[in-house]
Amino acid sequence: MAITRATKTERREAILEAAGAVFARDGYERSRVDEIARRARVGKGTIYEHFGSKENLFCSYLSHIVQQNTNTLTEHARHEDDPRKALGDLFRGLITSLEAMIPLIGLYIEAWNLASKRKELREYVIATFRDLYTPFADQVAELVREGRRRGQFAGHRPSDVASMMLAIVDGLAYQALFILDPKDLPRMARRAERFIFQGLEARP
Amino acid sequence: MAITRATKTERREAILEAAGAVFARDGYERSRVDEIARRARVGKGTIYEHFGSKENLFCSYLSHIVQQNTNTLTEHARHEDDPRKALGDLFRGLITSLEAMIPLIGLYIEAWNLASKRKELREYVIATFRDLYTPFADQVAELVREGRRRGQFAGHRPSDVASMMLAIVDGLAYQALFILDPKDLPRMARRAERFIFQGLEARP
Amino acid sequence: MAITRATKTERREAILEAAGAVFARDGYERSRVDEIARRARVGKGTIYEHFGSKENLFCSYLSHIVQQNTNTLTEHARHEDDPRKALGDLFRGLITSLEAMIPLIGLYIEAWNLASKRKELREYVIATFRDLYTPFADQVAELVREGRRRGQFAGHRPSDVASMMLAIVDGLAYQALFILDPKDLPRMARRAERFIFQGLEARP
Amino acid sequence: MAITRATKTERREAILEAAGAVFARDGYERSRVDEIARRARVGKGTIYEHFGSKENLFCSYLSHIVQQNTNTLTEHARHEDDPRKALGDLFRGLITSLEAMIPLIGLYIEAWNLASKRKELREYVIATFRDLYTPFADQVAELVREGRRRGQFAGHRPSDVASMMLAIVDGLAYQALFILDPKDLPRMARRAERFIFQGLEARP
DNA sequence: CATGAATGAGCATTCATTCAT
DNA sequence: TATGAATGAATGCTCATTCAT
Repeated sequence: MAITRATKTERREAILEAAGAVFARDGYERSRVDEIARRARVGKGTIYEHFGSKENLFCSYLSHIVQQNTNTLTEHARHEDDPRKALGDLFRGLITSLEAMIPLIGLYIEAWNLASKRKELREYVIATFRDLYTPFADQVAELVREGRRRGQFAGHRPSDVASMMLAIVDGLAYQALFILDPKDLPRMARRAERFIFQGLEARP
Repeated sequence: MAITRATKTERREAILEAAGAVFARDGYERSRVDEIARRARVGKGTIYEHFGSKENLFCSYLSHIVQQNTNTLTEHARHEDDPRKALGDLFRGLITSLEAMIPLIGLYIEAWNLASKRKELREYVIATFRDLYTPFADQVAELVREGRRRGQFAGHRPSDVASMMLAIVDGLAYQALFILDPKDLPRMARRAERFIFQGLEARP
Repeated sequence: MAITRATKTERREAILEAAGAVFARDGYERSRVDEIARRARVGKGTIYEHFGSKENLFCSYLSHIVQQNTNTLTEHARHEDDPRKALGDLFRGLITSLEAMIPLIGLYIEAWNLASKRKELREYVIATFRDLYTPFADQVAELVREGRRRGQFAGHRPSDVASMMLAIVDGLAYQALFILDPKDLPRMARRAERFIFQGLEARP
Repeated sequence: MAITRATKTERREAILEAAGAVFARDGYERSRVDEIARRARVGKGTIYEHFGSKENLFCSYLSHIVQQNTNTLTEHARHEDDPRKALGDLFRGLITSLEAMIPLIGLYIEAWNLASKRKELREYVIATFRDLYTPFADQVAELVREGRRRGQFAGHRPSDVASMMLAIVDGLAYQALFILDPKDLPRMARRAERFIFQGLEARP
């Protein structure tokens, strides 16, 4: 029984993992349920047993990676007391996970495309993204507020700082997808960090 | 004859316009050649006469908008002598065209997905993007260099500044797609501009 | 053990009953083994344990209802001595059970369709129908023969009378399925009975 | 152009004919669109071009045969002045077309099964059947009325006579499907005719 | 040249059946 | 013996592409 339950979860995981590989490589539309099944070493029916439809599998996968991402994003700043340093850690953490995020950028967009066609998905996808963004934005806002209290940062609206940080990281990820040479990424990241903090410390 | 040739060009334009509307709304995969033909008020065969395949139509459409975009991007700074102000105009121009760019973000990603499946498209899409990015980056670099000469800007690598500006704009467009309230966009844009210039003017 | 065996029979009955409800409502092809199992409150595997296949379950169900039908049909005339009256009872009994027969009409046809695709079922289905028809026809024939002996009926071939009676009842059931208003059924039945006996009593 | 239009109609006809053969042999559910296409010597897509769905093809086919049947049923009595004889012709015509009707019996039932699952089909199928039945019933009713005026028939309700005639024919068709030896059909038909007219001429 | 009916490869999904527990 | 998760063959339908007119 215990074995069965473990196997069931394992199967679910295997499917999600295979789905992730295929979705990330081919995009939602070009991905084939057949191939996901083959990669997960399960029958095609098993996918439908667990997820009901390709669309639903995609959504489950989205939630899955969003959860992973969220955990990754917010844990970087956990162990630092100085807000300046904590924010730096957070940003560098963001940059570190950037490489892993690159293929996801396309998936988020695909999710959005899909959502705009199917009303019933719209709410779900929006909520998922908000779940990804909000904890990160909250954490940044808290650090900025603390930094201002300590006189480290000038008076920028904390939510704007969060937006800007994320915009820069997303923008770099987007550039990395197309034109940026991967080996230039670390330098760009350091430069971006300096940009951010110069902006933060200057009077707005 | 002259009329026929004009008609031919007009037909091509009509198809590209229809393709743009449909591709931008539905994405490449979900778009139907049938619908593009209907919108362009031509027969389906005519599209194949002009473009050979759906894929090729998409590429032609990409080149088309990239050309339009390039023109738009670079003309904003044309009439200003002061590099500081010219760069400001350029950035605000970028932001102004941001709303129009939002649906294209997804298309660029789709183009990239497509390119990663079809080797023969890869070079083409990369070149197209480079064509979009390079003139803009060159212009920014030139302005930064001129600004440094005049002592307005600190010593940032000009190409990095271009990257950063584009990253911020792309990142905001990306956020606008998902989470940013459209009415917050102008404020974010002003904030972004200040960030950029504070960074530019500070010692790197 | 005794309990187990009773349970086994009970399970069989429960499955047949559930199968009957689903087959009668949806037809053979549209019926799902899953739903039959759920209705019978047994696992899907149990159905295969007991009946081996969906097809076989259907056949078993057919035999089941044919047996029930046969009993119903022939018992109506049991307790009447006068052949004229006995035949009337029989016919009215037929009509009474007509409402219950209506959904079965479709199933008989489905059975026939099935039989024409699978050679190995053909004999079985034919035999089953013969088993349904023959006892009834025999009983009618016997009553007609007795009636002629007593001078009540003119010289129709007894088997033809049985055919005609069944044809009328089947035909009415068929009409009831599609076009006949159910509330017209009793009047039609009385009319049919008079038709039958006028025919029976007239010289052929 | 004229040729094209002819070809288009011909294709439609070919598909309907093939559909008829397959539906009549296998029933709706077991019929494969693939096979219908192969038989009609058209591509599968052509069927969807013309009929939109398998379900719709089935409905179109139903209308088609109902129309044919209607024409067949009512034309038998056209050229006879004496109501008694006209009714006889009509009945014999019915019997003559009975052999052709036998496979259709199953299809009507399938149509009904289908209709009871899909609300949007229900009205359509009911209307179709009414269209088949009504002209025939009207004609019989008219002949019965005329016959009563001439004193040939006793006072049966004309619509009941139509019901009874059709019930007998349907019932025989149904029996022919399962148990009646086809070579007994003509004798049964003559017997049925005599039954009908004895009933008609007798006081109800 | 333009057209749009015809095509059929390709795909998501279903469901009878199996078999490990 | 009973179960129900896993399976994959089978099927309806789509849509890019072709080609006769």
